[in-house]
Amino acid sequence: ENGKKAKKRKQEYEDEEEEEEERSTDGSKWKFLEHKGPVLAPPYEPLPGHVRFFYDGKLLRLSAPAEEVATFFAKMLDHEYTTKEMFRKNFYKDWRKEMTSEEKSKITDINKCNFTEMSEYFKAQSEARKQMSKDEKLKIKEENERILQEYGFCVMDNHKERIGNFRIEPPGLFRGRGDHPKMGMLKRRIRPEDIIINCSKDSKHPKPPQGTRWKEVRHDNKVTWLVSWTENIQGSIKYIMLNPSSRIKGEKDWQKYETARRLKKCVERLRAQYREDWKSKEMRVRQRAVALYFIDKLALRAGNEKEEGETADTVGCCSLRVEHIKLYSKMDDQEYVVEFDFLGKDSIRYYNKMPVEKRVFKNLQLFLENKQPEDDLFDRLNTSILNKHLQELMDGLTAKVFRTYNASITLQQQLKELTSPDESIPAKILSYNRANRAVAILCNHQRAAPKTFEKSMQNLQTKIDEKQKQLSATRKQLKGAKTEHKASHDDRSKKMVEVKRKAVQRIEEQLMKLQMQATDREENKQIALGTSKLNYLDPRISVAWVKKWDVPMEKIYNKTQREKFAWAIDMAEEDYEF
DNA sequence: TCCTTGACTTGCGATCAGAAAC
DNA sequence: GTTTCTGATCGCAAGTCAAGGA
Repeated sequence: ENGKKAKKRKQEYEDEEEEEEERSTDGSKWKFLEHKGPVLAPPYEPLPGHVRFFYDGKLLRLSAPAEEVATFFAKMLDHEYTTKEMFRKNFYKDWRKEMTSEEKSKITDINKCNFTEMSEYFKAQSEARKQMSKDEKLKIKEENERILQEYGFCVMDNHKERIGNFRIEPPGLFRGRGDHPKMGMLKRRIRPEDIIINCSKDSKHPKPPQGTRWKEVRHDNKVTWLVSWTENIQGSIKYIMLNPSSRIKGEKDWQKYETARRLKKCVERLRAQYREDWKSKEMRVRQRAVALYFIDKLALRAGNEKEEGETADTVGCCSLRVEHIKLYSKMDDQEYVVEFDFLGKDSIRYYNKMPVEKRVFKNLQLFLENKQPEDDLFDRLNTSILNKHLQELMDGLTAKVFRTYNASITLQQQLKELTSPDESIPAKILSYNRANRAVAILCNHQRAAPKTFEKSMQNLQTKIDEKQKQLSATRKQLKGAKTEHKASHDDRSKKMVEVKRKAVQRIEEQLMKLQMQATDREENKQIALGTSKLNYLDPRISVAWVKKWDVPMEKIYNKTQREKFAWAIDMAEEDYEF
């Protein structure tokens, strides 16, 4: 019965797709698109006169442009960033460009600049904001809501859709991740003249602010963005696009998982293939095969080349260098161990030791021959070569599909393995989180341990201890009630026993729930679950699991997540198989 | 074939707002 | 009512990958 219903629902969903399918055949993403344009960053408000800047101990009044950039620095004064040489150097260089010639001649050493009054002023401001009355806070909230209603939605074809980021990024200082050569540089203010609007011809076009004009208004329905501008740090393009709950994002997401499911069907064939290729006469084929093995087995990212000096030095699979791996023919009781140690996306460290097959090991030794530490491990390979190869093996296959596939299949397996039918709901949720955690570990999704981790752990432990005490007290009472009932055999005492029995049971449940929470939190100290949940795990697996075990959906997905995964919640029944 | 550009996804930390504790 | 804590949301940087031009 359920299966039938699911099929019917799925069919309906697909029918609906088909109705609007015509758009995708020619690559067009929409027919009609209307929106109000972006919300620009608020103009700069000069500091009040009493907030002073000192240079070399002497008061110096800055021109508005120089002052604005100085406030960006002042706002970050408490951050470690501002102590870094590179950050200070880049900031100072860009700041000078905003100074008048007089300022330039006076200010010659950033170390003689004193931003503390500015910094104190901003701290006081944010303190004051916290202290605002309820009414004032409400007013701000209402104003935000109004802006959201006006600018936060667009009409795409026949649907009103939520826009993801409708505010233009305000000017400020660029903060890269890791050891970024451009940290501290000035991110300039984006004006209407920098902005390209994309909407349909027959829509009401967004109006630029009085006295300004857009850089361009175009009508390109081959793309999904509404607004774009070029950012000045890397020269890359930034976009305003729709919210993940939108039809256009949801469909794309669905497609992504369908591609991963197609990989599931042929992954064994591909594995056999790359194992075969380890023996190839051609170096490029061997390298490709070993790289693919890493991508499959360790869920490494593809690893595009990056322009040196433009970004932090990070790598993925294809861009691994000799210095990033170490080979041990024997380590402890294992043979042929490869040790990985490199900075990946966002300069997050990837550290792992993995025993590999002898053939892989021998290949790696070969790849390392006569190379310097800074040489590429896979010198005959790049992401473009790899992806072209993958495309030949399966339509739509690229390196990142392996991450999606391995993440989703791992979740499904782990859920099967960890969920026991008769455990309580909190225990089931712990199992779910553990399955999710296995994936996060596979994908190396880390986080800095929360600053308040130790404290919050202690708080939880205190609660557990209290609950423990409460439990033994209540147990004692139960025992007492039983004794009394044995003596008196009356109805009142019988009732009392029942009441106490229930109380014990309730407290036991509460205690267990707390203990589950503590375990979960402890295990999750340095692991970030969000990224995999949002980007790698086929939501239908979770939906099916929730339905199978009668776990409330909101224990697994919060409101935004339910919105994003609406398509899956609608589509999957408890028998869904990834 | 190489290099650049453009569009889109993925990723972390910061900040915010509401719930819980006091 | 006020303060503290926590999960949700935001902000925006940093990846992937395809296409187009040299």
